[in-house]
Amino acid sequence: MENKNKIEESGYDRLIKCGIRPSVQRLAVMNYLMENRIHPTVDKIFNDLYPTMPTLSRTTVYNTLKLLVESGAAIMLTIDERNTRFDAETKPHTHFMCYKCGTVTDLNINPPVLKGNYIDDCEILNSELYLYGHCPECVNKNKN
Amino acid sequence: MENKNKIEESGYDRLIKCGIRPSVQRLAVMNYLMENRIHPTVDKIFNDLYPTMPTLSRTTVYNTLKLLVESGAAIMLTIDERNTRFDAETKPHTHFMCYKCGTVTDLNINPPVLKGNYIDDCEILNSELYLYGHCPECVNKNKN
DNA sequence: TTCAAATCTGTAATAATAACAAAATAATGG
DNA sequence: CCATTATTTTGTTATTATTACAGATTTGAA
Repeated sequence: MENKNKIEESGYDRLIKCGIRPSVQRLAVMNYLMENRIHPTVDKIFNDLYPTMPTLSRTTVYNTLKLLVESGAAIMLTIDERNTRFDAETKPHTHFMCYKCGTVTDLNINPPVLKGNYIDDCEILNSELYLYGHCPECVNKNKN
Repeated sequence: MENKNKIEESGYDRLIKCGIRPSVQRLAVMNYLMENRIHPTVDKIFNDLYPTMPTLSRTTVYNTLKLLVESGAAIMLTIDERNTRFDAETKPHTHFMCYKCGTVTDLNINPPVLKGNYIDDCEILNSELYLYGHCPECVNKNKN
């Protein structure tokens, strides 16, 4: 995996490659996801973009994320029961969520790559490996 | 994996083993999950139990499922973005959801067993492998 | 049998997401 | 460059899953 916190490709290039017209709003969301590998929720994205884009609508963030996922420019994670989260890294990798602080991070462990195979006659198009537990920060916090 | 559609243990025994007092409602939900390995949503469980238990409350189903998961008598799946789903099979196994019909099934492929390990200093307590694609029924439906 | 604890129930509140229609913006053809 | 059309964005409203809560019921123990 490359740099943990940033993807070395421009948001513009990613949108074009995925056949998405690069409006200001779409670029903002795409760039946000590529520069902030924190698996943000819709609310996090909206709140972080809003100060510099005061006309931005929450609906646009929803619409844009839906478009990004459908076009393969990002993936949606259901690791968090409460909110859907989004990631600009579309290559298979493993996600972890801390039960205590709720943070979602990437883990350096390869998930099984099953896309394209048939298993029990099911055609596999996508897969996600989700791990849950305690992150280093929360593990240390409880040592006292 | 044993019989695909039923778990060979009584709901009563499972509740006792997990330290849960076996009320009528809890038994009904536990038995339903053990006899119907369909990874049902809360609504599905409620609607299926309601005819034979007309005093049952949806809130009780929510409360009971929460208790079952916390006590280790069942697991919660977040494979489906829209609804949480539940499974009485608590041993690690792989889940599949069909993009077309939404059905969730078990797959005969072993997930990586990582519980108890530390990965990147994260203490792993649980893991889920979710696969997505087209189930045999929906694959065949489109062959025409 | 009585009292306290546990459980269940129904309603009301919350919060995430989707539907929709009007306004704004961008693209196209003359 | 203007007029028309298509696309995108926006804000409001609706929907739906889930949670909070308080009163009613049931259970268990003394």
